[in-house]
Amino acid sequence: MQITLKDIAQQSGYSITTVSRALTGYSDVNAETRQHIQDIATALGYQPNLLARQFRNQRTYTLGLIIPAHDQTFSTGFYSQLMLGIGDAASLEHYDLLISAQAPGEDEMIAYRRIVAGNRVDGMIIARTRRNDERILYLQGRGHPFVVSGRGAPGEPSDYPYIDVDSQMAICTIVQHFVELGHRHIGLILPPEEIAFTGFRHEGYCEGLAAAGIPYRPEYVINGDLWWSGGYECTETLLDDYPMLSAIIACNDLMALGAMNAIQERGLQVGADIAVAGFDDITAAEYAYPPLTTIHQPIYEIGQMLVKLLISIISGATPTETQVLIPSTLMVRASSGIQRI
Amino acid sequence: MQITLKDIAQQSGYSITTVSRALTGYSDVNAETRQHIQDIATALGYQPNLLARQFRNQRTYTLGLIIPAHDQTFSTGFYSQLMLGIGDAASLEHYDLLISAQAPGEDEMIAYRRIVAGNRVDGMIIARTRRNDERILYLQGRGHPFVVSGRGAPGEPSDYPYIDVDSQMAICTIVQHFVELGHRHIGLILPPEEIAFTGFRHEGYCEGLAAAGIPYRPEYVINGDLWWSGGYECTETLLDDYPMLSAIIACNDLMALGAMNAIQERGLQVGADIAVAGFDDITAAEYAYPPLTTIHQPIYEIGQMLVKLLISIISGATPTETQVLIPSTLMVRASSGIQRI
DNA sequence: TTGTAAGCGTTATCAC
DNA sequence: GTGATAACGCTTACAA
Repeated sequence: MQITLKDIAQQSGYSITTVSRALTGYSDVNAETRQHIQDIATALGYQPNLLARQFRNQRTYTLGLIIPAHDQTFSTGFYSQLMLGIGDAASLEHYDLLISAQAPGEDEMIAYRRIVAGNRVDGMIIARTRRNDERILYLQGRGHPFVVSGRGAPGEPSDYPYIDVDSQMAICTIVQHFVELGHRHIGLILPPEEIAFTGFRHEGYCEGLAAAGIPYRPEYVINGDLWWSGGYECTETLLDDYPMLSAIIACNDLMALGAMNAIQERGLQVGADIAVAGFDDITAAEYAYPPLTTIHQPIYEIGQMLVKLLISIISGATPTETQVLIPSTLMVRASSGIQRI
Repeated sequence: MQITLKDIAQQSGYSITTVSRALTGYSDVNAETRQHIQDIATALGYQPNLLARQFRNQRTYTLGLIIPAHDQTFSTGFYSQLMLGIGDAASLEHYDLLISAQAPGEDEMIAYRRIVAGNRVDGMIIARTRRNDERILYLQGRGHPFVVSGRGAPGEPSDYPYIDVDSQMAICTIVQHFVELGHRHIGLILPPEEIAFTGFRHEGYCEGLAAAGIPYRPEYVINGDLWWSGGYECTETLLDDYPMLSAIIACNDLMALGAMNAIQERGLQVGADIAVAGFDDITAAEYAYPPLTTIHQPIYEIGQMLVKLLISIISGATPTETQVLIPSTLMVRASSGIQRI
């Protein structure tokens, strides 16, 4: 079934060595010999045994990505967009992707050790960084090539190659936008504190308020999980306790959609009564009713950049820019409502 | 850097063979010896070189999936849902995923040959079948384990393991639903003819009309690409030529969302003036305005089933059910409008 | 119970 | 320009 160099060697009368050299484009081989060997290889339908080749070369031309399993956010567009960018770029560079789905925790680290120390990939891509991220520490410790989508929490070193959006500035922009529309009481729904970007988004919120001279009220800020239900429940709590809130910023679109539902179930109108903004600009944001004001990140492009950066590191290059902050864009839609007063 | 069996052998004083046997749980090894060896292995942080192991065993514990690159439908939720189901199930069975993004065409087949004949995976998963699918022919020809999401077009053999939804019945159900609401002029937006399920959905449409005694009008049926713009443009064409249409069925949700926009841009109301239905039940369908009537398929579960089926085939089992048709559910939402007359 | 040795398919080193 | 040979790390007859 499997055609090997040996078969071609026998057929052609040359040695395995010469066959190998002829087929891999090595220079020191007679043109006719090469042609002859190549013809036989095509005739037999030779495909190199990549397992053998990778094993021999200790090079896999494969990038690894461990996605948080059961993480419903995967299905929301963020991960799929990122993966699409990663996949397309990897394909262009002739790399494959090795993907393992593992919920954060012990099994996740086992998967990292298995895949990394088991030599299954040339480099790893880490997404959705966490506070004090064990995965990053592990890869740094081993000196294994990796790049990161996101970065450490505020105050952490982040001394590794990453690409992130400036979410502090982004949230600050939303706050300014709401302030310009006349809002003074703005709620904030943050993700859990172990997510690395939570701190940046919190700071952006504070920064925006400060710039507008609005006092920061910690009771307007609440943590929930990054899923629709998180947004829904946090909004219930916020509106129960602080009915004076006229705007709510959620830290991703899914939470924002949950927030919109909670608002609508109270008989209030999103936009007119309470303005809502999200983060990510997933497909559903545009098609939601009302369409959701949100921060657009170029996720697909970030995926591409991650791959290029990682491959250049694997190839031993010293990329000049290894820590990139991407600007994001505020997409103003109907959930912002209109100018007040 | 890399710890091998050799290192443990030296440390422990045993041979490589014994070390190997001790660590892989082979029975014929002294309990104390095993303990001793295991202790040293943990101390050294031994991780088996999977490349070597896979090469030696010709077994990768990896499933392959080649996704149509640049296929924007990937980002709409269908593929990501499928992949999530596949990834979670694979992880439970201790399999990894090898993914390559390749646009349909020559490069795609090259990737199949490289990955399959290159021994990189134990089995392949094929999604979104096409008429006369070259990928399936290739895998059948090689006798390589694979499973398929979808199946051959009507009339094609489909003599391979697959899991598909009964989309003929599903579209028929939508037609009946619209007929019950009083519609007589129902447009249909089909995907390109090379997609295998196009025929089934077309037949379901005819079947539904026939059951209601409504004559089939081929001019009400149009093909467009499976993307938002496809739905938009087809709807423009249909409404320009046949203003008597009061309902439009699109063959996926994204096309349906495009159709809704085209309708709204004409100053018409979706639901009230023209009813719209889609297929897939992606997240955006529920959050669209108005929420979209569509066919819900259990995509995540299909992904899980595919993996279980494939692994049982790889393991040499003879699964009883290898050709599964999954029922789907009609989700009636506001885009259906209300009863007419 | 443990060790020796062969081999998976490929590439690199060194001769000729 | 070409060929023997060794080696990558692991598993598995077969021998002891």
